[in-house]
Amino acid sequence: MPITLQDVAARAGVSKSAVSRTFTPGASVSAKTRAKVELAAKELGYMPNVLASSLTTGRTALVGLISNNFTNPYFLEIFDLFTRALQEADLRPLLINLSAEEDASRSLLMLRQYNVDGVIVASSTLPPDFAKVFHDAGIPVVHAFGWSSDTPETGRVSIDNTEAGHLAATTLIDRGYRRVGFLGGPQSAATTSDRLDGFCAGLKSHNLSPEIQFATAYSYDAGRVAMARALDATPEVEAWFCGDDVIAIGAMDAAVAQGRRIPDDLGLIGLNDMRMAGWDRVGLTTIRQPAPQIVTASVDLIRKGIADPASLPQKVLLPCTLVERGTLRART
Amino acid sequence: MPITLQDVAARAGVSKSAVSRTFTPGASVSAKTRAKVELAAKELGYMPNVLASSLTTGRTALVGLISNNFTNPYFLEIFDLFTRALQEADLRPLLINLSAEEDASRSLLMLRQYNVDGVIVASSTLPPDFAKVFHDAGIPVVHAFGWSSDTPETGRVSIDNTEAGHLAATTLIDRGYRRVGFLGGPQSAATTSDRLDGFCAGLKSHNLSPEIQFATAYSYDAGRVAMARALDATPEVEAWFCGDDVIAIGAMDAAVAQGRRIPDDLGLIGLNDMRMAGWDRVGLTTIRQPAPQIVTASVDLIRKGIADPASLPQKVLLPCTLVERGTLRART
DNA sequence: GCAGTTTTTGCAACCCGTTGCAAAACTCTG
DNA sequence: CAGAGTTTTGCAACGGGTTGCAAAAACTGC
Repeated sequence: MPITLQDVAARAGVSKSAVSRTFTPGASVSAKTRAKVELAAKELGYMPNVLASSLTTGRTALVGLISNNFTNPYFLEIFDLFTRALQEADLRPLLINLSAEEDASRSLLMLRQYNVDGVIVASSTLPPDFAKVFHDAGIPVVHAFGWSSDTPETGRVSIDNTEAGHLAATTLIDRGYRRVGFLGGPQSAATTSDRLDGFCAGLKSHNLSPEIQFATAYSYDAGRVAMARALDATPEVEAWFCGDDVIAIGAMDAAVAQGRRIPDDLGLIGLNDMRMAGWDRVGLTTIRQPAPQIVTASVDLIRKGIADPASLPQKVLLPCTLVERGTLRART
Repeated sequence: MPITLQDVAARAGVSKSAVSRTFTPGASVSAKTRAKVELAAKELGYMPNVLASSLTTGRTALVGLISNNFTNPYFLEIFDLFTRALQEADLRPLLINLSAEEDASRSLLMLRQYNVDGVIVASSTLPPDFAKVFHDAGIPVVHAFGWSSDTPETGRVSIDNTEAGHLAATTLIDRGYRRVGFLGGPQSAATTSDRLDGFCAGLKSHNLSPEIQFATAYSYDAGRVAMARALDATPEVEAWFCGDDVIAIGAMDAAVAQGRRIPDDLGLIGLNDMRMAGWDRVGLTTIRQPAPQIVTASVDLIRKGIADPASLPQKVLLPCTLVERGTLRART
């Protein structure tokens, strides 16, 4: 039923090769035959079959987009950016949801079966083995928004998390907070420990050190229970640096539920600056990740990695900035 | 480099066909050869190339997942459900973001080039032509969560929007509201007009009729500006039925910004029951769509459609329920 | 142990393109 | 206009599988 190369060739009165070449950028075809072919193709509504061509070219233009952050609204923004950037680069995202742990390996196998040209991992909480599987198969991998720990030689794009932690520390100190806490995301993520390191370093120069807590996931609920626990354990802490906005919002609600007023009784600063952080009823002071730039850089890296696998082991760190809203008290 | 059928056949001392058959469910292979092949395959780490086989079978197990709702946090939940359900059904989602209008046709063409087995449209605001393109190409299409208007013969799964509107109306009346409004999503969506119809019908039996406003998108901002406008235009309205939770939250903030207290001065009821609606600082009374069921039914329908295209023109309507929180005044 | 069935197997053609190679068709010179 | 150089073209093989068909092997029952 569908029109093939053959059909077009027959109609245009040329060989299959001629048709193939007209649709291959940079191939040698005379203007005359090209015109004939294009006419015939248009008349027939021909459209080359990417999958068939992938057999010989080894390229599918498919990119695996792996994540397990489906409870963090920030990631809808991320998916929005990624899908657009990939489309822009003529790559197609094959979305893999690794939230359900069990079928992880199955999904990864699957990606290999589809001959994806590359893989983008958009999550800081996925085990490094994932990246390894692809890396070993010669498929370029880019980690965006953080990675697990010492992942193998992949591309990596994120903010400078140490710096982000440092910025949080100086901001809190600047606001006169002295007893402060760190409420991180899942402990396994390298992002979390980098942020903590920077945070501690920033405090240390003032001879301070933070209370430390971790949420079990990047979600409202996880933030809420973690903060409830933290408020019981260390009620004297005056301000918390939360490793993620959605965790911060959960934390904020936990505090309010215990009768604390924000920012009067308790300060909070998040990280990401998801759109929701700017909603009236949230108004979260936070540290902004330049998501569009991170995404652009990631797609760039994956493109380069596809073109030349040797180019890949590369790291891009981008700066982050403070966004002031209403969850820290004013400078005194 | 990668292991092929050939390699396995050679190692197992059988023909290519034998190997192919071992990996084809329902093909005729003796237990003995199967064992030999499986052993060889395991030793070599063989994995069939789906793309190559798709050439002859015409099946790719790829499903286009089309949406343009990347500003509505509800859709992160939807994507979560869809990716999992599709993975469960051994189908792979090729995610298409149609937010940027310009490249719509390009993306659709692309999906056809990839020989997707089916297409799921998860949006109520996409023009019907989209579905038509695939339908004409013989690719099964399922609309989930609403459709544009009289789309061609596709599968359709959603709540009964008329009933939802009706439920909103009776709920508001039950709470003693008499001057009520409808703040719908984009006017073009059939879901919006169905909800409005049901809403009006419900009011009519009490001789009431609503003020009517539309937001330009399913987003916080759109809800906020629409409600700001509405409050100026018709300040006397006591309660609004919003066509979507995120619109409702935007609306709520607009009202609060004008000094209205909720629910004392103004009632609001949303639709969807996204997770966020249950957050402390939101606490939105809303009508729940059974998202998991809608997704399950959609995937089911697409599977049937793939197996037998004739089965498709089908409609599944699911019931919705009221979820009470804090944005409507108590029954008087 | 033999004829008749049923199951298993391999061959070869096919799916839809791409590409190396050599022949054919052009261009350009002198 | 012959000869050299350049471009364009078609042939045929190939990529990694699937599948119809006929031959081979394995069962049946007597």
